[in-house]
Amino acid sequence: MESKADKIIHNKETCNTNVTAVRDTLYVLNGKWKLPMIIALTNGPKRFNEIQRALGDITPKILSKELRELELNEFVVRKVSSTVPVSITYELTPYSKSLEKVLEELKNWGIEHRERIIASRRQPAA
Amino acid sequence: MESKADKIIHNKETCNTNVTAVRDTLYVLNGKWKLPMIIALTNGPKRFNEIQRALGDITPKILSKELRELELNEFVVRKVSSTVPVSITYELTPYSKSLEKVLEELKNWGIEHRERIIASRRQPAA
DNA sequence: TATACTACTATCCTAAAGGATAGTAGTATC
DNA sequence: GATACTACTATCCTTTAGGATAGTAGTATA
Repeated sequence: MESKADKIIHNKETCNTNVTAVRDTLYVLNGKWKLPMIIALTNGPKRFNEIQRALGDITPKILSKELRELELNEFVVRKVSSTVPVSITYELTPYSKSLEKVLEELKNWGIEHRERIIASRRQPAA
Repeated sequence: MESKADKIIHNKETCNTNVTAVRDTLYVLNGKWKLPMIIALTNGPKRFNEIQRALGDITPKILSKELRELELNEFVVRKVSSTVPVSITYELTPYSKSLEKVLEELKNWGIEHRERIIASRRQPAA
């Protein structure tokens, strides 16, 4: 019988599993630019310089590196169209859609946290 | 009439709001230790050295710094019990519960991502 | 031929995160 | 009095992230 054990949510193993899974997620989303880039590309495909302009102050070295990492994780594909001259666009993959719920929750929490901070400045705790 | 504009999810302003909110969240959860610490404390209050042991390889300097940051963000309270000698415990606040959905989604995505990677190693893409 | 655009790469540098190691002040135990 | 525990702090060092600046190779335009 494991009916009691089943209810113990936070044994050591579960914790380790949770920590690993959360770290895995943050590992692929980490850094200053990946999420902004993904959000920027939700408008549709963009070229290298367009992304650079959209993000404002990212340098080409960093942009190039981040794009490669997003490609490796299959969030983005690099498409070369054989026009003359070639034009290269980056676009989100269907897999990037799997991040929707994560992004939604991160966004919601961020909004509520900010509101809470502003509220607590107006009326500091006793 | 803004019925059409209402459906445009990804205009520039919305993107900026999303980016800011997501960044706010990652800002308070960032680093190698905060989420593992929060998960470790879901078992109940722990003392300094207990947390250190639970996390395995965190140094006291880092643990101290991270605890201070978690306190500042009101995820953790430091409780001093006036026994002799005093014992100091750290425990999660009710506010830390607001992270539940975020943690859940981060965890779920991490698990699925890992499964996907393992599956793609078994059967590499054509 | 000069200028300018595209999509980058190369080199160097700074700042922040994190870790190793040692030390401190207090209490308690042997 | 020596050792050991608690809850840390202090100092130094390494690693990583990210940025500044310049350059490259190709194409196109004036």
